[in-house]
Amino acid sequence: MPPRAPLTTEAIAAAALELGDREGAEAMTMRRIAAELGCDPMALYRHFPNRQALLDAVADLALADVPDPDPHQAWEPRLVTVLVSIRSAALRHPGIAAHVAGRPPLQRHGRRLAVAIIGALAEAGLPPEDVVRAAQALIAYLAAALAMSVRAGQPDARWHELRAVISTLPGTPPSDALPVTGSEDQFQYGLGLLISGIRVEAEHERRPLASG
Amino acid sequence: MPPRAPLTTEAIAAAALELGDREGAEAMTMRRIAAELGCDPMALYRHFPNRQALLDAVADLALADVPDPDPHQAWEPRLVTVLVSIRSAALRHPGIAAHVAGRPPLQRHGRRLAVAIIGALAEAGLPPEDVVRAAQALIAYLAAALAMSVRAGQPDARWHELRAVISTLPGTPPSDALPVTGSEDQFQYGLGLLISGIRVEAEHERRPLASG
DNA sequence: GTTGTCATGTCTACAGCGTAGACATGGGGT
DNA sequence: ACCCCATGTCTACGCTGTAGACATGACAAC
Repeated sequence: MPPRAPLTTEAIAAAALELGDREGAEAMTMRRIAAELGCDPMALYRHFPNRQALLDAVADLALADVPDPDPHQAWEPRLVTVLVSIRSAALRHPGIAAHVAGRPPLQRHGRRLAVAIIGALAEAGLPPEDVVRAAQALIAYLAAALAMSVRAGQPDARWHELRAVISTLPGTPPSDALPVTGSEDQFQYGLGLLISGIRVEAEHERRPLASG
Repeated sequence: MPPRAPLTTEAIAAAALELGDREGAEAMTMRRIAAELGCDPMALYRHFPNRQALLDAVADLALADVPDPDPHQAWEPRLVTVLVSIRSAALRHPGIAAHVAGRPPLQRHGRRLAVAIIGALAEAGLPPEDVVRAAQALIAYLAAALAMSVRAGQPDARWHELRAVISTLPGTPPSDALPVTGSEDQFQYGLGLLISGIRVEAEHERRPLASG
């Protein structure tokens, strides 16, 4: 008795994504995914070389509904839009968010969004090699902030201890008054620092003789 | 026949660290660590509640030889020194680096270094809540950059594909000419962006009335 | 119609994992 | 002499990813 649909890569990824959303990241084992689809675990290996590849596909799928940013926007709000959207999309699928964070999915959608980021940086006026550096810095920051957000809600969270550490220092308010680890506010602050740094860098680049 | 030494937490962590350095992260299983020490796997559970806790101890141990920065330095070079040193120390122990990246070790040494970072940010002139935000941004960036560096050398690296994506865009040099993913140069560039952003932020803070 | 090829799904099995729970042992306090 | 408790050992359970052999059914060539 074969499963109803003939088991495509997309159907597998979708089922795994739904399972991960519903029961958490650690539920996405080959056996549980197969059970979800009503097929044998080994059937999955006809469509993916291994589990890692399957999760890559799931991660990319999670980014499917992040739209390309409006190209008429200035580069700064465009960067903010893309990165915030990616973060939101990943957090909408907590099961796979950690995987997105640890291993940037550069298939269809990941690639598309990477291109958008790079385009914005190029438009900011950075030279190509700095575009690469800045893009990797942004993606690294996004990945880690995502990891922070995912784990902040979990019992094994270490990140929130950072707040506790901070509040023990002289002159700081109690932990309750500090910004929440992994919050959107927190994310945007760090993103703002990076973009501000990029702006400074781009200005230096644009007037290399005038200023110095 | 008990093992020679009576098996302390430090000895276990040291043995696990050495094993990880020698044979990679995935070699640090409870069974292999126990074999390294010549004891039963279950003996480890007399000293750590679970594997996660053991790895936390290993990660903290890996940071043991990062010195506190010179407090007479200005805050900017001090931040650079601390973060670059942490990155170097973690990379010196590739077995545990990924764990350091994914879960900031806030035991003895991790805590000490977090305090150093926070102190530098406070000295920069940020208000307490922004010190928290900036510290978390820096640590997030460090964690992700570390993860990038660790994986850049591995066959499953996705990060280096980013360069390939970039080089397909019009107007960019070929991939070979771009900065290396996970390199120290790459790390310091992103760190520079963040610090530059922090400086801008601190200046705004310092002259809230003068500059409008 | 027959045959061979190929993609797809199934079955069994293996080596490895983290760790629960019962048991052994030996030293220290009463 | 007694008990207790910390430490280490042993066995066993349920779980994992996946290798390799086998079944089945579609389709092309003759």
